[in-house]
Amino acid sequence: MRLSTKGRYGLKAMFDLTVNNGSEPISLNNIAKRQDISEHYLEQLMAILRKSGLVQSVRGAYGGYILARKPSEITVGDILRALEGPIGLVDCVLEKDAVECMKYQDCITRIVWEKIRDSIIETIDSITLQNMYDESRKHK
Amino acid sequence: MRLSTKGRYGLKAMFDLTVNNGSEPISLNNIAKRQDISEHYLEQLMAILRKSGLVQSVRGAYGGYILARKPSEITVGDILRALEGPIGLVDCVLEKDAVECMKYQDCITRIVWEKIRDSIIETIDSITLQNMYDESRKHK
DNA sequence: ATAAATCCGACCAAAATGATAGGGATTAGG
DNA sequence: CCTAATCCCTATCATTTTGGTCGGATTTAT
Repeated sequence: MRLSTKGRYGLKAMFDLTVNNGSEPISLNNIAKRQDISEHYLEQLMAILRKSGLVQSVRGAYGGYILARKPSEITVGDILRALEGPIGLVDCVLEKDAVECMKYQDCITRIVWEKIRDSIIETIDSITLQNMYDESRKHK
Repeated sequence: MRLSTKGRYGLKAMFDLTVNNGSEPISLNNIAKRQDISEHYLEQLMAILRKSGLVQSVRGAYGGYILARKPSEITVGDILRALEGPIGLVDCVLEKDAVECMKYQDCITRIVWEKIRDSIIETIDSITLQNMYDESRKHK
């Protein structure tokens, strides 16, 4: 029941963009170094985040990435859905594109997976990048 | 963010033992057929559940498995922990044996993983096999 | 023009997953 | 005692996923 590094690195990178949020775009190289992630691998994750509309890229010299929306309008759920796909612990109980199995109707274990999924969703959709930023200021 | 089949099959098998709970032990073969799981593979999962003290085995002809405790005293959390290991989405935020990373102290994303983990734990520890059984009766 | 960046597609090694195989040990019933 | 049923154990393995790496094309500030 582990997240892949996509979700882990992705949240780190998005939080990095939040902390260093300004007029200038932030380069991959900078994020990768600060967060200790392989630059080339992070590149692939940023491509996904860009296609999902969570970041915008600026090409060319002195380019980089910036958040596509205000930190208060991007949730942890947005990021995890983009990188990890629909939320859920089993394929027959996802938010979307769930693969119904044969015994779908009578399956009691399904109800358990639904409850777990819903508790995860409630949590990740209630935390924004802004919330995380505020939290980090408190800790200083 | 998917569970392996260990957890999925394991819960199915444990629920099967609950429904067919009686004086007689239930054979692997029966569980496997009813739940549509490879018998040999299920055998490995039952070995784990047995070593975790969740089921008892009866060897020899007409042997099989029975729940080690009352269904009301076995939670979904017990089963998932046995089969999937300590609960948590990332290695640095597990219930136990967490692997602290270098930047552990300042890591803000960690707080997010903790909240998700705790919401999962709260859910899985609040559902017993008896709860599931009661639910299944209602659906009939 | 040049250097700093993103963009893109292909490839790849290691680990995890979901089994399968084969035999040994135990026990109920005839 | 014999046999069939059943759990127990270790080893092996094919496939998929993961977590990258590589090399070059494209874009743009200076």
